[in-house]
Amino acid sequence: MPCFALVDCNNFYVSCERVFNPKLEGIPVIVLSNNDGCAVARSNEAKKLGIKMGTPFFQCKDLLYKNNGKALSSNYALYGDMSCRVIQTLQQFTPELEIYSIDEAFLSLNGFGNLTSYAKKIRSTVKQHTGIPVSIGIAPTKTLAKVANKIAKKNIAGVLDLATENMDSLLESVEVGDIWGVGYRYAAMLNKYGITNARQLRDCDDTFIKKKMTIVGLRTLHELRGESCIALELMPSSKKAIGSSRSFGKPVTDINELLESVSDYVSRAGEKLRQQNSATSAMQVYLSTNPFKNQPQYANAVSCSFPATSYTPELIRYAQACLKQIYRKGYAYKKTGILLSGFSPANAVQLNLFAEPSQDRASQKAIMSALDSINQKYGTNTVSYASSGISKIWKMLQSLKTPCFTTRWSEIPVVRA
DNA sequence: TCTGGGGTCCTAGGACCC
DNA sequence: TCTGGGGTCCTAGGACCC
Repeated sequence: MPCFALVDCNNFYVSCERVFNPKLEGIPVIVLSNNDGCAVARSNEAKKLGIKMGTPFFQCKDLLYKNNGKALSSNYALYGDMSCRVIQTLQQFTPELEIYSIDEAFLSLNGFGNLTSYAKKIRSTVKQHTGIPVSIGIAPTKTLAKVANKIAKKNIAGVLDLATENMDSLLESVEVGDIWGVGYRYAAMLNKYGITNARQLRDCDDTFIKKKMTIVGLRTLHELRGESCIALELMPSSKKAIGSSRSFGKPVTDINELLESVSDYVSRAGEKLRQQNSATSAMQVYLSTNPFKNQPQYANAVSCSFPATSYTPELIRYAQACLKQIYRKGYAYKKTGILLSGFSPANAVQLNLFAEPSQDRASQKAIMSALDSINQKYGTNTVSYASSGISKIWKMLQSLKTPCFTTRWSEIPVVRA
């Protein structure tokens, strides 16, 4: 029987911040989404106050501050780097590991001895090497490992091997909506049929579940029964779409500022595109007003396709042309975004019969790789496109951000002894 | 005043082909 | 008045994940 362990960092973003600022220990802490909009990570103390995932900051600010809590802007450079350190530590414990998200990894523990004590060792080593607390759930399928992890989070040891438990009563204690793969819509549907906990779902009729939840739901069902259907993915697969979008710090009406924003997003996406050695042949551009505001609303999207390329200036031209198609004067816009798709390997790009002689692919490639390596070495936007603007008044707000402790020389913490 | 961003997969239905 | 059957491809929309 296969054996999976799910290692999940506790309150990951908050824990990263605490590593570099011990004053954050023991008090309610939340980390905010872009624009300091919503709470996307909460310390246990903040959870206890009743602050839910995704709560808008303006709604929980008073409660948080009244309880001596602290809010921080998100610092993705820090979290990304800390995530790498956790993964590096985990790799010492098994050769088979899947990086599932920024704060989670599935490990294969096939053939290992006493799993509970091994997991405890993993846990204490990660804490020692990185300062990050993790919880570990162990089970014969990924879905059950997720369940085990959820329960492990609640006990002191932070580790749970499902094989040591009474499955029926344990699954009965898990709400159906807490199962991996069951979102709030499916949970509501299942509840309507009287299915409220994981044991009831496990014992459902296959045909019924397939009809209501497609073969994806059926897979979940089988996994709950202990039949492994979702394999470990050891190699990260390349992306099939790359998007970039942002909400603005304040409403934008001027088309020139919107053009700057899409140009900026396209150049970010272009970097990611080249990183995975792909070329793109399709793009979608969208924009919208603020749906939370009582004001005239407008949202639209348009797609275009073109000969495969990974040359940012070309992508910027397409993006700006698309935006001009859907822009309407007189609205206060809150957000724009772009999405690249239709990928092919960059080294197998079809030559364009109608290309202008000036489009010299080799020199375009050289320019892009020079630009990418400068920005990688000296930081994002060291060199950027004129069309992305300089003022960037549409830029997002991040007033509570901590330093990039581990990724910028100038922001490294100083220890005075 | 103030409400995130980046992905994946599946299915139904329409267009199109022979 | 009567109007096939089988297949593929693409897209939009809906579900999910972190």
